[in-house]
Amino acid sequence: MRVSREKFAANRERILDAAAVLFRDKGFGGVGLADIMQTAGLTHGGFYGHFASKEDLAAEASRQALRRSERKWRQVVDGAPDAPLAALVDHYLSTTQRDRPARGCVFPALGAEAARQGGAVKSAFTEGMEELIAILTEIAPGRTAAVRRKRALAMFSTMVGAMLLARVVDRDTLSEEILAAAAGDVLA
Amino acid sequence: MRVSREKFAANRERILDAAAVLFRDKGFGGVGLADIMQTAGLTHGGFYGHFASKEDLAAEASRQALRRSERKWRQVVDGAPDAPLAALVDHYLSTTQRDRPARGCVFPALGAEAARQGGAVKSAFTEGMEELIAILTEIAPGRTAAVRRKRALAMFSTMVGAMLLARVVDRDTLSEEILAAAAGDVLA
DNA sequence: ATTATCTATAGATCTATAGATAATGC
DNA sequence: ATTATCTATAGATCTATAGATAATGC
Repeated sequence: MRVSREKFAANRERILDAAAVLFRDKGFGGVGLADIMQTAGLTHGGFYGHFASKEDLAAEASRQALRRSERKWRQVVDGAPDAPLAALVDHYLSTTQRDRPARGCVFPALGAEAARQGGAVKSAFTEGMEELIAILTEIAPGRTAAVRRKRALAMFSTMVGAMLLARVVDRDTLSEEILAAAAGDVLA
Repeated sequence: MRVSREKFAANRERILDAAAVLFRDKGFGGVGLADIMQTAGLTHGGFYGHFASKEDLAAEASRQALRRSERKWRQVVDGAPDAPLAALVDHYLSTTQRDRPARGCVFPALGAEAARQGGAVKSAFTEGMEELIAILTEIAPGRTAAVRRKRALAMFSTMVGAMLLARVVDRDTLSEEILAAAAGDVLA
């Protein structure tokens, strides 16, 4: 059944969105293409009209999620001109983010698995990370750009690690303790 | 072919060791039981004489890897009485660790996937983390135990996040920049 | 503990077709 | 407006793999 050019492009976006959500929720290996296509409102068979392989989709969906994160970060930073770093850290290290990985940052959710994927996925993560680091470098404390970038890399490491740990731990008080300690450390 | 009690126990250890290595290398979902059993020098079918399910193995192998990490940490810390924190951070945030995930810390390698597993796996990670945090709390700077623990949680977040990011990035200079920035930050 | 087997699932491929797009004709 | 062509999708199917179970043997 053929669909219009516009519908085709819209379908591709729906597949990407469904994949970006499901991958973050269950991991790249934890979801099947049939699941993703069904979530997108299509059938399994149509997949290969849009993407060459599951790994191809993984790379594109990662790019999509990273673009969204970057946009969100800019929005949060621009919304708090007097304390952009505090706003961003509070946003990132919140229990809301912790409890909704499907909508959150790909690094704590998929970073380890991405490191085991092929070049296209790793490249998407690398480029996406540089964009986020660029934003952090702008708002990090420090006199020189080099100092701020170094600080940005350390801060991002702390944020990603804290979110990962806050999610794996099975005791809520400990989980919140991690988020608070990390936020306090980054903003110190 | 029946084996002695000692051989049975030794086989179990071999399965655990193989699993601990392969899981960290390829993820829980990325390895099959047949692979693990073959690496342990046994056949697929024998698996269920030792463990109730793959998830059961995942929990036990995680505990095993965490015990090993704890022992290694104590060893590194005890080996540098004058600068235990620097020794531990240098050990953890090294390119050697980065390039050998199969032998390294389970948190950057399996944390995200562990967060999606059942209770036994999450519990293993939680208890293992508390042990590592206890060590870090001993050697963290700070006057009170509460301050040191908070510092320990933030430091561990930074270390875990940095290792994850250093592994996913596909440019070596950036990867080492991350490790250096994180180490500098933790030891500052 | 080995070997064989079962069952389910997943990525990928194939075929037919609905329906959009392009070419043709009035 | 008609006709021809093209193609995205549905649905079926293929092949490989994986977790799990059963039968066998020492």
